[in-house]
Amino acid sequence: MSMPPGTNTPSDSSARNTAPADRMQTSGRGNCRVCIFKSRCLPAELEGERLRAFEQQIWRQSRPVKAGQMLVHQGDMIDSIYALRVGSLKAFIDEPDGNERVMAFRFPGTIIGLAEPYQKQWGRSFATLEDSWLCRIPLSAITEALHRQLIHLMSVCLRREYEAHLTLALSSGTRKVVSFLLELSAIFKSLGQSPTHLRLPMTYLDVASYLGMRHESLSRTLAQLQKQTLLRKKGKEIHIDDLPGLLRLKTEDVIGAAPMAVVPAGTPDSYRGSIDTDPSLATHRRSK
Amino acid sequence: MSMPPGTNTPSDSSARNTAPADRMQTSGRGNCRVCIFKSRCLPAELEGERLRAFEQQIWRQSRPVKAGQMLVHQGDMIDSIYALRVGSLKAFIDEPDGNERVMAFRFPGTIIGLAEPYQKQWGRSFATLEDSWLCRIPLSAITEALHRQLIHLMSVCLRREYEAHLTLALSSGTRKVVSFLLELSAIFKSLGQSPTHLRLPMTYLDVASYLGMRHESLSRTLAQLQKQTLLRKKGKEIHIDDLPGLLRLKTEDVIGAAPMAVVPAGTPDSYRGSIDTDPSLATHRRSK
DNA sequence: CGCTCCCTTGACGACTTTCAATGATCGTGG
DNA sequence: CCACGATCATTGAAAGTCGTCAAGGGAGCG
Repeated sequence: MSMPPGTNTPSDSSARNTAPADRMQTSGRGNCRVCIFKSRCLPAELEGERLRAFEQQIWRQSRPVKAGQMLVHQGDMIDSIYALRVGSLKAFIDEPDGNERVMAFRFPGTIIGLAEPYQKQWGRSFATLEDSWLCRIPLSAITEALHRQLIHLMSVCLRREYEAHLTLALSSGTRKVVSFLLELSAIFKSLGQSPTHLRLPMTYLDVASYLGMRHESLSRTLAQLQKQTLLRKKGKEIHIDDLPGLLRLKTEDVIGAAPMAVVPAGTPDSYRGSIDTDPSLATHRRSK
Repeated sequence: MSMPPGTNTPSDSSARNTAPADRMQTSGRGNCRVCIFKSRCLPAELEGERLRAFEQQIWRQSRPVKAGQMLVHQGDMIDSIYALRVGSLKAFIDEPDGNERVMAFRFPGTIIGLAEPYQKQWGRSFATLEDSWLCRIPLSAITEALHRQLIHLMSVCLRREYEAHLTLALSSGTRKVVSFLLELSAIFKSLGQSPTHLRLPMTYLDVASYLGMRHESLSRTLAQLQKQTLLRKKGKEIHIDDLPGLLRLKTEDVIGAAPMAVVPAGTPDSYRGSIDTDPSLATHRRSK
């Protein structure tokens, strides 16, 4: 087993995030009907006989995966996608210099492979960060009845990527780190776990790679946040003491953004005359 | 009109990117059948009667939009998505401090709103960077027959976001800028335009916002690349002189990535015994 | 012709990376 | 059960990069 350090701290045991192995017991194997993530998964809208048929294709494909295992390799042919029920994953690619670049972290209730349907191969590698539990969903099981939900899940995934973009585009290292912590906090909260007591399943090197900074800087940043009594950390356990304070740190005086080339309204509008729909598109002007 | 400066440089007129207004003439209004982007658009797989029916819903919705117009506002209700045929857009959000953060640039042959289907409102604002031509596709026109193609387009869009993530996670400003230029170059090339003579439709402020850096730094970086004879620039016209050199700059000694917690293979594998699929998941080990 | 917005450049200061070394933790093997 | 080795985390000092503030120049539009 590879449990994180400090798991036995006596205080605050009620709201603590439970260990993967514990959480795993509560989820039936491939039984979508009783899965707490059904609404976030492909069969969300299935019922009755159709649900039963789907389950039948899936139920033997649900299984545990130990920490540190490769789920798929970048470049592998795709024959299925995955639903993460317990544990966590990292997505990463191998860069030309032989190093890795971590591109995403995934937590329970997430579908793995949303960028892949109708593509030929996996664009990124996935590896477990801790003992996990995954359902394999063969592409053949994704019938047209599931397309609507698949589209929904993909749009949610896209939006999450946009959030990540915002985090990465933040100027200072401090803000990137804070934004990351807040994101984690929100994820844990949505999973019914404590939003203030974070147990990071990934290493600081992973986080630093994800945020585009050096792990030394990450470590220093966290140390400074601790000195400011915004949080307390002990290894990979981070307790957020001042969540509003962190939010303030992230949003306060963010660096510049972009006005744009201005085309004043009221210009002789030769193009527009030819069509009569949507007569009022606002002109985009700089905010201040 | 808001044409960029320096458009009349005498040299190299053959491979030059033509002006939006010129390109616009060649594309019929809402006529998917003859649209050069049909294969990248929703009706890609439609033919015969179905294609005719789709066109009938679309053809009055195709129209020009002048530069500097807001296409949709963040928070607007969604009733349609758009296909960009000519011109360019920027996607951006308003940040708490009143500034903008540019999150993406879009070029012809792209669908706008792929993060939005089955969401209620637009997550980002879109504005034209130059005179453009757009087809409005009402959500009601997206029947189940189009779902497969929609999923494909979304997966492509997701992958492009991952590319952007890689660009943003690059350590140095130089590499971010170079990566951005190479991305632009590839886009122009895929549109049949010169991959070395780039005419940026967006301002440097937009680019800097997108890359998470200050526009002064961007300007300085470009000036330095010019001094190294990798490119020549004149305002927003950038001519790439040494494309391999830029590629080298981007990939060479990229900063660190992440090894991870190692769980050696050959550990007593209590979990695995219970299931017999996929017996060989590789263990993830650090690269060097 | 003057305004506004955009682009450029310089100098300074703050922040990050880099290089180096030490601690801490975990799994392994004795 | 303890000690060792590998990986990860932390901290310091020096060097480099980038953001900040400030000022000037240029292009387009009214």
